[in-house]
Amino acid sequence: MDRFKRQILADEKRIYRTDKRRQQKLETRIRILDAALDHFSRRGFEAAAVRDIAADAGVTHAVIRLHFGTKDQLWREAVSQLFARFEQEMADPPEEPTSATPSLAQFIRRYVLYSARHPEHARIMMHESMEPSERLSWMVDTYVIPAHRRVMPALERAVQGRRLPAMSLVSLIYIISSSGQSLFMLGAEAKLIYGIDVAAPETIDQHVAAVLALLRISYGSTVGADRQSEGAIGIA
Amino acid sequence: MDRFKRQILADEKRIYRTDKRRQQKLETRIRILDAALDHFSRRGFEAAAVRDIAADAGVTHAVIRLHFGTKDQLWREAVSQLFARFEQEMADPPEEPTSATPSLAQFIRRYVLYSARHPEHARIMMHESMEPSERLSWMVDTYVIPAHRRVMPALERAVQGRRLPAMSLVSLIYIISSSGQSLFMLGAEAKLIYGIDVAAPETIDQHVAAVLALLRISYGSTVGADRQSEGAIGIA
DNA sequence: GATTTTACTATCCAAGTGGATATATAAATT
DNA sequence: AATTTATATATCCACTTGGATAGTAAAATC
Repeated sequence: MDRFKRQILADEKRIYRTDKRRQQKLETRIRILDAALDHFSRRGFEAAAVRDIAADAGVTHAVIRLHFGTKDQLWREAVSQLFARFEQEMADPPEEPTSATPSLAQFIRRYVLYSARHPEHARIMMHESMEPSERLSWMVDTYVIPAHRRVMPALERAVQGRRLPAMSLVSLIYIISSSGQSLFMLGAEAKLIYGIDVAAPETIDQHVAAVLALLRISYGSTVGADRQSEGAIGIA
Repeated sequence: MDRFKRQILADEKRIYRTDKRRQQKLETRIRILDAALDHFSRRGFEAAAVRDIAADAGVTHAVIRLHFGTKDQLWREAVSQLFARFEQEMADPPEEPTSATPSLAQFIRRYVLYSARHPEHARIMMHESMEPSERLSWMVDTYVIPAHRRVMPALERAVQGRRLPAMSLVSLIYIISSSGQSLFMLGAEAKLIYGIDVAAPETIDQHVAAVLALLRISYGSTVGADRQSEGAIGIA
C-alpha cells in the first residue's frame, strides 16, 4: 500500500474511529481496488476476471459486487483512484518534498518518475485506447482531456519560445507521454530483450536523462509561470 | 487485402492453379489471418474470441481449428505474418519504389509510415508486452530481438557520431519506437481528444516531421552505410 | 459416372464468466 | 443480553468460451 492510499485510510479511520465495521469495509475496498488496478492494467478489462481480482484481495467475488456493483463500475472506481493519485503526485511529487511551480524540465522529470513508479497507469490506458468503447470515452472525457488542457498551454509556449523544436502540438504531447512511459510500461518486454529491471533506480535515472536529452531542455524556464494554478499540471 | 497478401495469394494461385480447393483454402486462411490480426490487435489475445474472428472471416469457428489448431497457434501464425510484412515493407517500402540503403532519417520515416499504415503491429505487441507470458517470450525471441539487433549498431554509431544526443541505447530505442507508433496506435483516443483522424495523410506527414524534428536528424548520414546487408533493417 | 478426398458445418461439451440471492456471522444499538 | 444492521460467504444461474467430433457437400481422382 502506497503513501496515497495510507493517507486516505488514515483520514477515514480518524473520522470513523468508533466504527470498526467501516474501517474493515474501507480496508477491503482498498485491497479490492489495489488488486483491480493490477489485473486491469496487466490484462485489460475483458481479460481480467472479477474472481481473480477478489482472490488477490482475499475476498470472494460476491464482495466486489456488494462494494462496487458491476465489473464496469469497479473499473471506473479503480481508474478514478489512479487519476486522483496521478494528479496528486504530479502536483506534490514524493521525490520533491518542497514542490514549487515546476520548470519544464522538472515537469518532464516528475512525469517520467511517476510513470516508473506506477507503470499500471500507462498500461491501463493503453489497453483501453486501442479501440473505441464507452469506458474509453468516459476516461478521456473525465480525466484525459482535462489533463491535456492543463499542460497544452505550457507546451505551446515552449514551442513558440523555441525551447522545444517546432512541431504539431498533438504529435508533441503523444511523443512526450509515450517516451516517458514506454520503457516502464513495457518492463516485461525490456526484461526479456535486455535483461534489465526497469524499476531499478539507475534505469529510471537514465531514462529521465534520455527524455530530457532528447527534448534538449534543462532546468531553466518554468511551466505555467504566469498562473499559479497550473502547478498541479498533468499529462496523461 | 493489402499488396503483401495479394502477392502471396497470386503466387500460390499460380502454383496450384489447377486445384480449386487449394485456392479456396488459401483464401479462407488469409481471411482468417486478416480477421485474427484485427481482433487480437484491438482486444488482446484473451479478450479476442475465436468465434468472432471466424464470423468476420465468414466461416464457423471450427474452421479455424481445422486450419490453425488452437487459438494460440492462430495467434502465432498471425504474428508471423505481421512481422514478415514488417520486415518486407521496411526493406522495400511501398512509398519508395526504388529503395537503397536508407539514411537514418529515411529509416525513421519508413518506420513512422509503417506504423501509420499498420497500427495493429504496435497494438498487438502492446497487448502482449504488459505482463510476462509464453506468447511474449516467443515473439520477443523470434522477432523482436533480431529486429533490435539489426538496428542497434546503427543507432550506436549515430550516438557516437553525435548525430543523436548521448543517452542510454535502451532508452533511445524505446523512445524512438514509442514516439513513432503512439499516435497511430492510440488513434481511438486521439480521435476523442482532438477529433483528428490519425490515418489522414496530413497527420501522418506532420508526425513524421515531428519525430525527425525531435531527433534533430536530416537526410544526411546513412544507416548501416558500411554493410549492405543492413538495408533490411528493423525496429520492433 | 462412381469413388475418394477434403474443406466446411452443425452440434456437443466442460470450464469459466459476470451477475444474483439466500444465508451466516460479527459488530453496533437498544 | 437481546435485537438490529451490515459485511462477507456459499451457491445458483444463464451465457460465452475454447475445444472436440460426427456429418455434409463439393471438388478431385479413378
